[in-house]
Amino acid sequence: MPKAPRPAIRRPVTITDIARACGVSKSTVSLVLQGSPRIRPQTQQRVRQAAAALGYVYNRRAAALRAGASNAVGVLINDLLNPFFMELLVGIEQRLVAAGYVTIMAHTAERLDLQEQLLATMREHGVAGLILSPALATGRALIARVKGWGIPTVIVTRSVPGGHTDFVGADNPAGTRAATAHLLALGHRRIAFVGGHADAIVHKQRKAGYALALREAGVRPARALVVECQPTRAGGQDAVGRLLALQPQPTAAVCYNDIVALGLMAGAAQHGMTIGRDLSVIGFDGIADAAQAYPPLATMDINPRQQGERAATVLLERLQHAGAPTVVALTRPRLLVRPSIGPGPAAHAATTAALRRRRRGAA
Amino acid sequence: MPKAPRPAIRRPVTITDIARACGVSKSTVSLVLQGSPRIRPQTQQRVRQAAAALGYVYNRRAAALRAGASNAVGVLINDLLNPFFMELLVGIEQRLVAAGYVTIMAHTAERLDLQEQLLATMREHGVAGLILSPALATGRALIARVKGWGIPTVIVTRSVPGGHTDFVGADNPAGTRAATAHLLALGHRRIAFVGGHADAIVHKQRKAGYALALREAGVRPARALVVECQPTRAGGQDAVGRLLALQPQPTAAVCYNDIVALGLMAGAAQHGMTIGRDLSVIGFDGIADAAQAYPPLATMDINPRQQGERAATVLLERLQHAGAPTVVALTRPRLLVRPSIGPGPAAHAATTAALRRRRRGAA
DNA sequence: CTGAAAGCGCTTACAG
DNA sequence: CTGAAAGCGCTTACAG
Repeated sequence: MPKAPRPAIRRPVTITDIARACGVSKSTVSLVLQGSPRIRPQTQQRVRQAAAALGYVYNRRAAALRAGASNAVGVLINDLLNPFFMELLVGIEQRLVAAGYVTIMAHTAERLDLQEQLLATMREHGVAGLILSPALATGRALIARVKGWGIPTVIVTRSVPGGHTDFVGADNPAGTRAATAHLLALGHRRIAFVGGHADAIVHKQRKAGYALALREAGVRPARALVVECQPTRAGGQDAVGRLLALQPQPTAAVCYNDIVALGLMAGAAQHGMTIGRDLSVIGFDGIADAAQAYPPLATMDINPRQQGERAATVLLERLQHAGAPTVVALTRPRLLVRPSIGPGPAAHAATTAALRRRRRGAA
Repeated sequence: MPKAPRPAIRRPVTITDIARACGVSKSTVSLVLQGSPRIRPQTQQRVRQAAAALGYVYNRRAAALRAGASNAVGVLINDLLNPFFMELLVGIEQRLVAAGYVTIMAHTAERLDLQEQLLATMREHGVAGLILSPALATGRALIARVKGWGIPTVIVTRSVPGGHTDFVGADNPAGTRAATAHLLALGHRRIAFVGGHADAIVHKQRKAGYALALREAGVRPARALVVECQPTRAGGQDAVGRLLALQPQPTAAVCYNDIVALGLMAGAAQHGMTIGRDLSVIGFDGIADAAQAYPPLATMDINPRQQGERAATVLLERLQHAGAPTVVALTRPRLLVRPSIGPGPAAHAATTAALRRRRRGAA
């Protein structure tokens, strides 16, 4: 049986084809496709039917070129392999899709040169806006340059001092302050701070909150108790050795983030320690893995996914109102108490004393 | 001091502006920007200088529209919150960027309707190609439709039966077969298979390899030893109860993937079990977290990141050679022996017997 | 080695 | 309510 003849090269169907098929003008077709109420319902229906029948595909590139408006948003992430950023990205993407946008995603892997190149590419692609989780050591100069491009930009996670841009992040000092205060209330006194690059702003902020809480409790922050490491599980695991070498050993650790805390827990377990008893560990971020660890990891939850959604929302609003005042949205960390933390030595003493008093009273 | 007057609305600089500034034609400018060797070096330099001086930005949308070629690739992922897919995505994106492409990323979250919608959007955006990690229950009809669009597509991870498309994935049956054989060699006989949706193809493949290894060893696969659960950490944790309810209890578990295995380990630990002694656990995927767990998780490594790179490479080659034969690239899983697995009861017996023999010989 | 012209597929005032 | 025309910024044969 002979096959139906097919055109050798498939020329894509355009609005011109639809116009011809319906006996209307291109303008009319375009207006129908845009859902303009100016076109008579009857005509609308005819156009839609023809479009469907011809297998028409709207060409956004052409529309964007002509209208000067894009519906692509560039999203640059500095460390996708950290679940925090993954959850953040999921939140961003979901919100953007819901608003009819598309996500051009790129991973900078903390490399400034790559970040620079990727930003330039995004610009050439004419993205409507940018969501940038800056690579380490990103300076205000870069942010100023991007702003100069006239592309609305929301910075996430790491603020850039002097950036003067919409920012979505967390109140880091408040978070570690609350975490540390909680451990102090549990009776811990030798509390370590573990993880992160000393030059990273988030590290500075989180360390500052930790130190503040100690001072507020009249505990002198000891230099030796601050242990730097890569902000990864491997980093946390490596830090255990240095932590255990301290004399006297810390009884609790406030971690830079959840993955460092999870690595620390694994490393401590390897050394035969029981987390929550021999060492209390608290993380920061509230990634999903924290709840599923053994023991479940206490953390300062900043809801990464919701932050992603918020970042996208702020950008979408900025796309509507270019002139609106700069937004700085800081999530207030929420303490999630889980079994990775337990009472400290001072609490043991206090509990013992209380028990003694109670017994005496009963006697 | 009066500020220099600035134009109210910044009209973007175009090749026409450059042409005017240099006294050449648009064509010449375009050719220079494309790096054509046809233009005199002198002219090239003049054009480049003018472009830089005017702050020209190449408009890829316009170029793509005219040339009919895009340098955007659509990437659809079914489950970004699983680190496997995250590492896969990182590999894909890195390779695409290196080749001068940009990644339009979207998360389908296993939703067929959303996947459908996202594919249509990618099409409207005129992506040059697609990398699709299909949502559950994606049928060959969808794949056929996408192929009909004329967009080169590489399927990853989950093969679609009858899809007849380039595919990059793993040899799943071989992986679980090797994992199970290893546990059998260690002396385990009651070996469970844990996790995944029974209707997912990858689950079927991995379960088949497990069952095959058992039969090859003359061990009858018991229905009760196959425990389904969500393919997440929480799923693995939930499965522990059902596993421990079995009589007699299994001494080892082959898991659907690494996150299920990690959840299972956490759950078992919660029940007071020591992984690698009371229960041997082996995962599948080779995600980074597996190495950092406590105890470190043995797994069948399929190098998710490398698979991402490979998927991108296959797509890039397809973009060059549309007519080349279909590629099916299956990664052979590599056994990573780690402390989450230990000897089984049969091995204990065997070791004891061997020791006895040796002693007798020595006597 | 370079220029004039046509056109990619769409949108948008402007008429009527 | 609809059409004719101009144009978004680029590329690409085709001349010369």
